[in-house]
Amino acid sequence: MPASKTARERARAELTREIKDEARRQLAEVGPHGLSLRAVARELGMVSSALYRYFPSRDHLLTELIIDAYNEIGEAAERADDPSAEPRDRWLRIWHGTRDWAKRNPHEYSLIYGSPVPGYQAPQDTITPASRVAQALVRVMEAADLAPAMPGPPLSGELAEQARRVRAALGTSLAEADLVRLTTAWTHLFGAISFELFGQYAGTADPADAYFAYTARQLGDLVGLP
Amino acid sequence: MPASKTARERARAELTREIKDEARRQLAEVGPHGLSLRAVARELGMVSSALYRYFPSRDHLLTELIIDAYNEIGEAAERADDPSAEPRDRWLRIWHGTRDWAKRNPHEYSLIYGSPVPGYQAPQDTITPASRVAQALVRVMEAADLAPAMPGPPLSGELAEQARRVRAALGTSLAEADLVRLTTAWTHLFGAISFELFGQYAGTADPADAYFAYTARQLGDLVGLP
DNA sequence: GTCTATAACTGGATAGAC
DNA sequence: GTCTATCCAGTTATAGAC
Repeated sequence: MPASKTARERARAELTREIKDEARRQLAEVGPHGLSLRAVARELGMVSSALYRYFPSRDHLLTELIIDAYNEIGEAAERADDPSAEPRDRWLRIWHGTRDWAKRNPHEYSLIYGSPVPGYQAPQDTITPASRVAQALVRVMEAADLAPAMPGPPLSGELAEQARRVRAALGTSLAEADLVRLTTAWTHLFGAISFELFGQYAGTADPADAYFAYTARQLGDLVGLP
Repeated sequence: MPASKTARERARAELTREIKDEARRQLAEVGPHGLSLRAVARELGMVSSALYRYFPSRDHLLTELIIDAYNEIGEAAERADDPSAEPRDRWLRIWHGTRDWAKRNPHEYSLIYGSPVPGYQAPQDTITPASRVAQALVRVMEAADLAPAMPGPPLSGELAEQARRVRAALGTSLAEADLVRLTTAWTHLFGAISFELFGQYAGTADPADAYFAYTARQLGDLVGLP
């Protein structure tokens, strides 16, 4: 197989991208539940059956969009990071980079962190890209001289076991207690972004810039960043 | 006007409830976006136009379901609370009571804390019931002898201003810093429940019982409970 | 007065004939 | 591939039953 793609391969790749772009555009209008292969085809001047050469079903198209979204938000977090900076600074950069991507792409964000689409079952392929933001946070914690487990409660057996499984999956050497603290930070990062984007801060922390900056620091303290 | 309701009033109240019950059932199957007035009417043996005597539009029906859900989860939090118990215990009861309701009513939970329904604009009427869980947490903080604002970062001007507005809205006397800490706890409570229900803990903190119990304590520490 | 049913309008998705 | 008939959605106007 030659390294350079044939004309047909290039055409196929291009059309695949066009289909995904159009599907993304529609996501914004009708939501994941309303995403219709036919509508995508119509907009592209194709016939719906032609799309099935590129995506075997609507759910496969959705899965691709989900994986793309996880990768994009993960890349945004990685790009915001600066491995040569101080841990505390890196932490804040990742938090803000993640939030900025979410605010620029609210519908893609809803797709991955909003309510599950009724009738859609996410395949295993989404798990790895879904962990990229968390991995960026882990790298910062690894590089930092973490404060010893704060005055927090001790870990139950089940929790310690889960932490060990996460450690194996992420290939890190962080202590169990640190991985549980990471889970809290990770949960909070997306909890705050979701509350902001989904309108829960209306009347309280809206606009959320100041609160987000505050809580990013707060969670940095919680995980023990110096 | 007599205190006891007329037969017509009773019939109307009952039918209103039946419509909402059926709509709730359908919510579980097709999601908020797929909720159809016609389908509800069909299932009830009525004709769609008849529903307009009870709800002026599909969106009004959705709004009622949203308000009911906020009130139910708020009541669940209030019922779980025990004002005579120790603050720390009350805090945990409220966290678990809220989560238990969410696990028992995942579709109603998604309706209020999931992605916004495309094309639906929530009216102001939802804000007060939406704050009931937060108010339960506030009551515990008021009754407790809170630790002075932890080693956290200082409040920016915008944040302090928002905290004062929240204080006025909730009619509490908590300090600004405490209200910001409450915001973090409130965000985290629903962030963790959403992550659990929406499947984000798959492969990590799943099942989430141990982690939830842990993080509830953790956030109790963060707000300064004794 | 209060409700329900009929019928009709618009708009979109879909299925099948061609 | 295209065209067309059909269906289902939200909504409204109107007529008649209680």
